[in-house]
Amino acid sequence: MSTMREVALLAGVSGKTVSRVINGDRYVSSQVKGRVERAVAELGYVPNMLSQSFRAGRDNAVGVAVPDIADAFFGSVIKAVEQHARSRRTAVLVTSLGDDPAGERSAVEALLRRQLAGLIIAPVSTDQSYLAAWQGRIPMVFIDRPAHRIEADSVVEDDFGGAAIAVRHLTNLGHRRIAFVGNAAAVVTTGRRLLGYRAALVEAGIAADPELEGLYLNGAENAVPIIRDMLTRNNPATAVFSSNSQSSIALLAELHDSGHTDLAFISFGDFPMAAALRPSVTVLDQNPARVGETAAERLFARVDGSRARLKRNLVLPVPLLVRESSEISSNQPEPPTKSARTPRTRTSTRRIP
Amino acid sequence: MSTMREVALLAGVSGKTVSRVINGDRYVSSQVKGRVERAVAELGYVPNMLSQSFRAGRDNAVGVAVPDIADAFFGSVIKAVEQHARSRRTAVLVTSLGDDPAGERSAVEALLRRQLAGLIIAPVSTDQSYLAAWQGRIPMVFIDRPAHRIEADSVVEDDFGGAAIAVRHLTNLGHRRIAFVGNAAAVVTTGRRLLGYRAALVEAGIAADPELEGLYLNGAENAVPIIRDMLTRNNPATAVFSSNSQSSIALLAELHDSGHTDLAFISFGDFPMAAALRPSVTVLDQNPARVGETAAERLFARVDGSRARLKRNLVLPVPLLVRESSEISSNQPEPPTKSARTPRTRTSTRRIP
DNA sequence: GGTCCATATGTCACCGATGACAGAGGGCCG
DNA sequence: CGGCCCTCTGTCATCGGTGACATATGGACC
Repeated sequence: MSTMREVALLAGVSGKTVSRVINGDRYVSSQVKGRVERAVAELGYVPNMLSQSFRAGRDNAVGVAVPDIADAFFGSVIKAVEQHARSRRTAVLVTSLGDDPAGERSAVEALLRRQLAGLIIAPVSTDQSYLAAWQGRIPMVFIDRPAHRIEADSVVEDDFGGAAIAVRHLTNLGHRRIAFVGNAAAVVTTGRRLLGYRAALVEAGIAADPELEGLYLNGAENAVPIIRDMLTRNNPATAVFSSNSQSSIALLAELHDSGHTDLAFISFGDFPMAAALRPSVTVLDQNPARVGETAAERLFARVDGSRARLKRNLVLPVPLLVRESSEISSNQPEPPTKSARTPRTRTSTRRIP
Repeated sequence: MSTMREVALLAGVSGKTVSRVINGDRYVSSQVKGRVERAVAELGYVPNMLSQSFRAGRDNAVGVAVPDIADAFFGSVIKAVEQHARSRRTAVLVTSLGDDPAGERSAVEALLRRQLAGLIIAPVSTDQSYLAAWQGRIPMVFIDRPAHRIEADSVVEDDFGGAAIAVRHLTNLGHRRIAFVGNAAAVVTTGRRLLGYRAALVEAGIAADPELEGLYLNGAENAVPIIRDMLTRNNPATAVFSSNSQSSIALLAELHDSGHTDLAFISFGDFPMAAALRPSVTVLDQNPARVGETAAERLFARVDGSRARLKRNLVLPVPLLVRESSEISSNQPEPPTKSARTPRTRTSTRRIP
């Protein structure tokens, strides 16, 4: 591939002049400009971004590190970040952290070595102190989960508040046996949601029952035995609060399979078929695109050296989309056939708040 | 952040020697090695990958360009590629192409300028001739859709064969009014699936009916009016073949909402709730992770300069996962209540082939 | 006519790591 | 003992583009 100097040679000018033409410098005669442009076209010259970045000392790219790229939530986050980045001619590097806290550091440092302009990270470990050394040099924004053991910008959803709204909604309908199912690995978010769940129970004067708090490890398929167990006990749950959409999908498959559509159900996080299931599923509407946009905005503000005093930690509200699955009261469980047989009016959704 | 020369100064050696230590060169006395390592630790020195890449003339990174990062299919592809790449200490740059063919070129060229080691692309336009100039310099693998107007490696699913299997399955059950619904924008894949659909009809001695071929534009939500229209006509469809999972999700939401669960249904592409719906949804099991792995393997083989004569175009089979939704025969439509009321045995799935 | 400034182009060094090559010291072998 | 190879370290140039600075030309203005 051709270099700037080759173009210069062909156009009979210096390399610097070619550089000027490429970068639209004012002080180039139209004659020379024409010659250079012809040479560029003839050689199919394309500037080498690597050398530009090298000279500049920084790569015009941002890193995005998330637990799982294929997860719908993070996929949407990445998409939003990428769109914002593109408008700034900034590239996006992605990396999966997996669920192993031990792998986080090396994966993230592999990104940082590249002299990125910024980093967006949804951490999986509970210690990001290793990032302290990089903080002065490259802006970072934490998403979904805040930073641990360092101070950093973050954009998270209102896990506690959202969970509380959902559970409150259930207690208002008379439910007193409400199960919590969540992933023990995603400690931070699950933990905060669990606290919100408990708080709403306390509010309603209900004693928390450890037997109703189901935490599973690894894949969401492991939520299934938990719910089976909970339903075969005496004094079973009448409502389920699922802490993430992965587990919701697994749980609902099981519940539908076993004919347990009489259970009230709320999912933290929307998912594709939520509105199409019978009964349609009430969800807390996490808005991953909003998370991504917000994080990108904040990140680029920092990249641009905005000295504005920015609020460090943004908490996005998580509205409850009330569909059918939560409207099942505890007293008179709707017979499963009813909702399925009646071709109801189109699914209606109430939004709270 | 410190440079190699600073480390060298502190350790009292030349920069080159530091380089040797960093890269594990054999010919360094253990004494010097110790001094350098101490200096590295003291300064927290981290090699500047930008200058390494610049010097090497190539960035140890691959680009992945897909229509939509947030799409579950491409999300899984990216994840698979990223995992493969990570084992080679290679970074992954992602970019969304959207559905606008006009934007493809600039988005892809923005990646290529970065002296990537390789490119994986699911194109949205029907002319990739602009890539010809890059082909000699950087290996490329096309996924999901083959390259147009240039010769390049590709990894695609068996669109034609898969569609034919699905439709054959329906005709075997007696269906003669089978609708096709697909996205007109994803011309290539949809087109091949449409051909497979037609071929299977011909095979069964059924004349293709243009009124049953529903192509929508843009978002999958636009598939909904099409199906509504098809079902309100006289001589309506008794079965639906949905050409992608996005449209399947939209269509099933509509069908369930309007009580049309008596329609036979097959989706090209699995999706999270497919097995949980009643009736559970028969799908053609595209395997995005496999696509990603295969593409990554091929790409890195090329990156490593493998001169092995590799088959240019890989076609991955797409098995049919027969669940319930396709088993509805055309003659005696199962009453919608039955499947919903009976708490059946756990969902069984047959796999073809 | 001299000063000043805008225009237009070139020269050179530099970003940080590393390949090519040089050279010093020491051991081994014929 | 001379030649040779192995070990160890250093010097220098280089990758490609660009910032700092120099230079040259031609009005405009006093």
